[in-house]
Amino acid sequence: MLDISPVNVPKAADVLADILREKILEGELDEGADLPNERDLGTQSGLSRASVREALRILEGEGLITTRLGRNGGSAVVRPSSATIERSVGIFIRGQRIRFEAVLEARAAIEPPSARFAALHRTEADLQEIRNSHTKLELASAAGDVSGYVRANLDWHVQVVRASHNELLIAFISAVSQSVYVATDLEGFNSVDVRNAVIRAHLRVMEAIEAGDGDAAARRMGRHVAAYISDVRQTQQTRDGATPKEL
Amino acid sequence: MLDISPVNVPKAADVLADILREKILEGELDEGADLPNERDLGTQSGLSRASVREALRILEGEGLITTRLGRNGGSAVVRPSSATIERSVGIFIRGQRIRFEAVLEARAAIEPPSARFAALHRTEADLQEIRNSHTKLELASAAGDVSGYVRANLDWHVQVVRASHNELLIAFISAVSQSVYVATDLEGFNSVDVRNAVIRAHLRVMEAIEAGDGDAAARRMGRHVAAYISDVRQTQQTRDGATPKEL
DNA sequence: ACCATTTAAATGGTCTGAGATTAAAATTGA
DNA sequence: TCAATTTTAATCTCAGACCATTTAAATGGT
Repeated sequence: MLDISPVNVPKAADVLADILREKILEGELDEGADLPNERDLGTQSGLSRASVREALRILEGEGLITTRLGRNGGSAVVRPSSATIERSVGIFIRGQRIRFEAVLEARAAIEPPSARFAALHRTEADLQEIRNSHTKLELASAAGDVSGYVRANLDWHVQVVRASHNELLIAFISAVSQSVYVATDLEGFNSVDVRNAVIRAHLRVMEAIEAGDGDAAARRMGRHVAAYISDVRQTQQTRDGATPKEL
Repeated sequence: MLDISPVNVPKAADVLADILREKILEGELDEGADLPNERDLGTQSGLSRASVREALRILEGEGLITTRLGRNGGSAVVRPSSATIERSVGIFIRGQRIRFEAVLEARAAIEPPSARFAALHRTEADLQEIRNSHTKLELASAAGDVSGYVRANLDWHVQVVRASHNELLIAFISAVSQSVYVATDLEGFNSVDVRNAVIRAHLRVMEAIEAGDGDAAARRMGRHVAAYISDVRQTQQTRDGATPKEL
């Protein structure tokens, strides 16, 4: 008796989406190129407009096309940005109920090596961006604007990773920061003492990056994020006992 | 004259998708819960079936639901897995034409701290998985099966990160490994000498993880991945000069 | 009562055709 | 020349029908 494994029945929209995705990623359709309109795609592919629309919607969800309304509208190819990664990571964190500490751990893992790359690859413009973020952070801290301080703090970390010029690390840290922000804005571990310690740590990291000293940048960033995690841990324990923190 | 900034006109499917997504992530609909069928969702929301289907398709793309055909079919809530992250990272790498070296850099950044966490958190089962992967790698290498060796090699690295029990790092390394595989399977830097060096390095890392020595695990893994990158770099230079390698 | 077979119902998948809405382009008028 | 108006090309949304697939229920034979 011939036995056959469950046959996969791909849906029309998936097939069309696969074809178009491959054409885009292959480079046959490069950035800015207009796709045919929905009706033409329908007649060309032999599918109904509804199926064509579903296929386009899939690609739009993957960040590969954008669709504009009105005359001269239609779908055009765009380069997928880190926004897609940020979205999927955010959904993953919330959907899997990832422990907040695991998010901090991931950040702590990525940032020191990123700081090393930053020290090795940073340009003058990168340094300027990092300094700008740090200035905003100092001003917000001095003004007692905790929310602004938290935002500037995260932005500083992202800017440091940006200076690494590694697009994947930038995407990862951006994705993770998003979640760190929503969880730390209202926490109590942003006292004046903590804020001043953060400022001093940032200055030391910036010195190393400016000097192009990768080892020092990684080491100092490592100590900084480790201190941050232990602050969070302490605050959580003193505040709400053993309650596990989820996002 | 009152002037108004361009008003955002959300599409019907997006609105419905937002509502359902929030219900899912909020926990109001937890895993396994069945959504109403498409017709009911249509009447409840006042939208057409086409719009409902687009909304469901969005959520399916985000990995939040699965949809089954036939009687007792319909859409059910699932926990978003790392597969969604892997897909978006893969698209990002191909679409942005990320340099292969940047992918290796990201891996090199993530693995040493992951090895540290692995040493601190690994269970007996984790160790067994890691050893299994290593055995497969040794067998494939001895048999001269380069493709199998490359696969087992990547698997070993993923298993080490799994032992860290940090879901985000696991997702990141899985996503990156995917791309490393397609690029290294046919490369020439898998000579017998390189393979034997890899085996020795793996053994040292495993010792540290087994002993629960986080510092040693991170340090040894760091040296291992650094050596790997420099192997790749050399092979590329000797083979095709300064040609930039893209995925 | 039990098992195999057939039938029917529920559900997603697809198609067709028609407006409604939007935004750019063509036209018109001063 | 330029501003207001009209036309037009495209997506968005809807309604309704039919098809395909899966499973539950009904049927019938033993």
